[in-house]
Amino acid sequence: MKEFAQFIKVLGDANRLTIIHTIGKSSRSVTEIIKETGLSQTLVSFHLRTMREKKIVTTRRDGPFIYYSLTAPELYDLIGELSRIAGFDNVITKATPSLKIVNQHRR
Amino acid sequence: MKEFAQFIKVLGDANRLTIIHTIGKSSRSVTEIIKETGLSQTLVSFHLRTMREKKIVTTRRDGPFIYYSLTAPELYDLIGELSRIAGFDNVITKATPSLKIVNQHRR
DNA sequence: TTAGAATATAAGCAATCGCTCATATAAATT
DNA sequence: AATTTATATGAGCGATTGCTTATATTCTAA
Repeated sequence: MKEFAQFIKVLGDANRLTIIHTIGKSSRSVTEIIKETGLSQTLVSFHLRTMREKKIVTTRRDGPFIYYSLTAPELYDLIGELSRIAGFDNVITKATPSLKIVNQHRR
Repeated sequence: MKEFAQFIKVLGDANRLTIIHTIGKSSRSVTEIIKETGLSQTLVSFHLRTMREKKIVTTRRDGPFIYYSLTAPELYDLIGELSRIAGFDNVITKATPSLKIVNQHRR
C-alpha cells in the first residue's frame, strides 16, 4: 500500500503531469520535452528521474537522444478519466504548456 | 493544472488510501473509520479534513455521527484500475488494514 | 582527440507534509 | 446543567519534497 501511495504521489505534481502530457501520446526526447514544456533542462531531468525510479516512464536511447515514454500507456487516459471525475474537465489532454514559457527565467 | 495536481497529491498517502478504501463502498462514520483502519481519532480527522478540502469526500450528519463518503464514487474503482496498471494488483479493493501486515511479507 | 551538444547527478535550501499533543465544539444522556 | 460521546482544530515538530546552482557524463562530429 505504501508503495502504491508513493506511485500516486509522484503523479501529484503539476510539472510532472505536464511532462506526462507531453510524452503521453508518443515518446519524446528530453530536448523535445524541454521545448514543449518550457521547463529548464535540469528540472526536466530531475522529474524524469523520479518518474523513472517509480517506473512511471521508461527510456530508449537513440544516438545522443534519450526518448521517454509511459511505461503503461493506459496511464495517460486514466489520468484523463481521473481529472474528469474530479471535476477538472480533463486537464491532462487540454493543458497548454506554451503558457509556461512566459514564466521562464532568462540565463 | 496545479489544482488537479494537488487533488492527486492528496490521494498519494497510504493512510488516506486506507480511509478511501474504508468508505469506498458505502459511507462510514468517523468512529467506524477509526475502528476499521486502526488509526487514531486525531489522525483520521486530520486526513478527513484535507480530503474534505479537496472535495474528495463529503459528509452527512446523523445525530452525533458524521458519515463520510466519496464525492465521486467512481473514484474507488478508478484507483483500483490505477493500482492494476501500475502493477500493484489492485491494492485498493484487496487491502484491509489487517491484511496490510500480510502484504508486507509477501512480495 | 578535442569540442560541442544531450542528458544526468549531487548538494543545499526553503516550502510543504504528516503527525502528535492539547484543546475545542457539538450532540446525546443523565 | 453536567457529563459523556463524537468529532474537529490549532500549534509545533521532524521528515520529505521541489527547486536551483554547479558540475559530471555520454555521445557525435570535426
